[in-house]
This record gives sequence, structure tokens and C-alpha cells, in this order.
Amino acid sequence: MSRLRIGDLATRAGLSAATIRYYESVGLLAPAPRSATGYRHYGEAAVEELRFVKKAQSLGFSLDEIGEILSLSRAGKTPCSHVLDLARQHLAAVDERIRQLARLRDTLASEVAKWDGVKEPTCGGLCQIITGSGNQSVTPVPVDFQTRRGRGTVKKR
Amino acid sequence: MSRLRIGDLATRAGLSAATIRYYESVGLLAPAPRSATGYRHYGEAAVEELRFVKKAQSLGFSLDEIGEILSLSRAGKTPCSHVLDLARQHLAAVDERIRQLARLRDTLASEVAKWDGVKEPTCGGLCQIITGSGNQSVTPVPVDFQTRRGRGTVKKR
DNA sequence: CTTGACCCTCAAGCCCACTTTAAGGTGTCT
DNA sequence: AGACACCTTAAAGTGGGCTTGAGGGTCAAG
Repeated sequence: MSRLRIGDLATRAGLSAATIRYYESVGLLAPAPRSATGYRHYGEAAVEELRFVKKAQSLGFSLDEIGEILSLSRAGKTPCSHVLDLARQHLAAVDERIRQLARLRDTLASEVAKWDGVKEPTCGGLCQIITGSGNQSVTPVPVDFQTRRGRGTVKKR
Repeated sequence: MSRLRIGDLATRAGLSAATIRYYESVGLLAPAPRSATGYRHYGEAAVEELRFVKKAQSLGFSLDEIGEILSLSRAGKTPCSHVLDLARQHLAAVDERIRQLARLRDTLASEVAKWDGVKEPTCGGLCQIITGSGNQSVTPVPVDFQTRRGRGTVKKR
């Protein structure tokens, strides 16, 4: 049993067939065995792998990193200490990001509070709601706090 | 005084000449007056505008939004109540983002803690550091917490 | 008059993770 | 045999904010 075609696998794992093909094309998944007519076939293990991929993504791992973990795993090695290192790095990155956003939040909140209640806020020249804020990370990093509209994660460093 | 060429303006405002040309090309900045030989010339006001742009970016406004604010401003209107609305929206978005990241952080931290100290972490099949984590936002939003390596902010919605 | 630092305009490239499109073959039911 | 859902590939498009490159002009100092 469990001879799945790409569409079934997609349904089971919760992503699109096109995505699975894409994963294969970038080497994240091993090339699937084919039927005589060229259709890909999968077993239950593929469902597990894809769920693993999704989970890892939700933890902030890039496809590159996930691919590395997966190939270590396929090579019979236990990638766990490597994964643990990566996880620690991600944790540090997330913490840093949260700190940045918290500062941003405070700046934004204090500006909003300052002008809240003013009936007709009128600032001279360039809007003081923006210019008035303390010297936020003006130069440092771009902001990027918004929810990605498309999809896809962003790479490290 | 204050007849700046694009390179001087770039230095003063802290970005590249190419970026300034790009801003003009997308309508963020009004076309600069040109010398007989086609060189762009700027006054102090341009420095202010660019600094405003950077500040607004650092507060999470997209170039589109900034352009809108700037053109309202140039039209003699005070865009402040509009800006205030935008700022409130951004604040809400930042809060939501922080909440997401905090959940992610906790998941990551608890997994790391669980395996910390284990000399040689060995998990069967697919790494449990990843599979073991609770049902994080597996489907919801992509992660995107990392510091953008390239540049550029990401759009809304 | 040459050097070298600037300026100009397109056009294309970058990043990531996909999605979409186009043009076709397969499988199964009726 | 027709309809229709599925499969195949390769290539191009998406989003935001830039950067880079090619191919050429300008300008002040030496």
C-alpha cells in the first residue's frame, strides 16, 4: 500500500504538488522513483519527510539548512548535534530580532500616544510623527516586521 | 550655497547615489533640477527629505507609504492624521509580529534546553529536536525572523 | 592634454521560496 | 470515444528595495 502520486502526497503533507517538484529540483528531496510513464511515486516516508520540512521551516530553518539536515540524516548520521547548534543560532537571532522590534514598538507607541487625542494633528514641514521619534536604528537594519504577503522565508546573515 | 550634486547628497544623507536615482525613478522623490550638462542638483531640503525617508523606513513604512506621505506634504497638506493612522496600523502589526516571534522563541528555547547537556544527542529517524516541538504555527505564517542579508523591506498584507 | 573622480542612462541581477504558464501526455470513468 | 482529472517539463513571473554593469559624458587639477 501507500503508493502515492504527487497530488496525494501533496494533500497528505499539506502543500502543493508544484512545491514538491520544486523541492526535488533544488535537491531538498531525493528524486522520486518513477512509473513507466514518468509519474513520481512516494511512500509514507515521504509524507514524514515533508512534514519534517514544514516543521523545520516553522522553526525558522531555511531550505538550505533543512536540506543539509536531511542529507546528513539520509547518510545514516544523526544530525542532532548539528541541528542543536543551528537551533541555538536561530534562538539568538530571534532574540535579537525581538529586541529590535521591541525598540521599534516603543518608539512607535510613544509617537502615537503623543498625538493621540489631538483633533487635527498638524505638523510643520515633514511630519513630526515621524521626524520626532528618537534616534531609532535609523541606519542599522531594514525593518521587515510585516507579515510576508507572498510566502517564503528569508535567509540568514 | 548648498548646491549639491548627487554624490554629495548621498554622503550627507547616508545612502548611495544609485539609491537616490532609484528613489527618483519610482517617484518617491520629485525629479531633481538639472545642470546644462544633465547633472542633478539638490538643496538642503533634499537632505531633509532623504533623512525623513530613512527615518520613516526605520519605523516600518514602505516606500509606497512614504511616497504617499511625501506627496501629501508637497501638496501643502498636513499628512499627519493619515500618518497617525498608518503608524497605528504599523504598531498593531509590530505587536503581532512580536507575539509570533515570542512563541517561536519559546518553542526553540525549550527544545534547546531539553537537549542541552546531552553529550551526544542522538535521535531516531528524523531529528527530534525538530519533530519533538509542539505544534507551533506549522501552517500559518512563514517565519522570516532573520536579519535580511540583502536589503530591502517587505510589503504589507 | 591626460588622469581620475565624478556624472548620466538603461537594463539586468539579487535574494528566497515558491507560483504560474504553456504545451503536452496519462489514466479512468462512462 | 469523449470527457476530465491528473501527471510531465522548462521557463518565466512574484515581491521590495535596491545594486551592479555596460557604455558613455563632464570637470577640475596637474
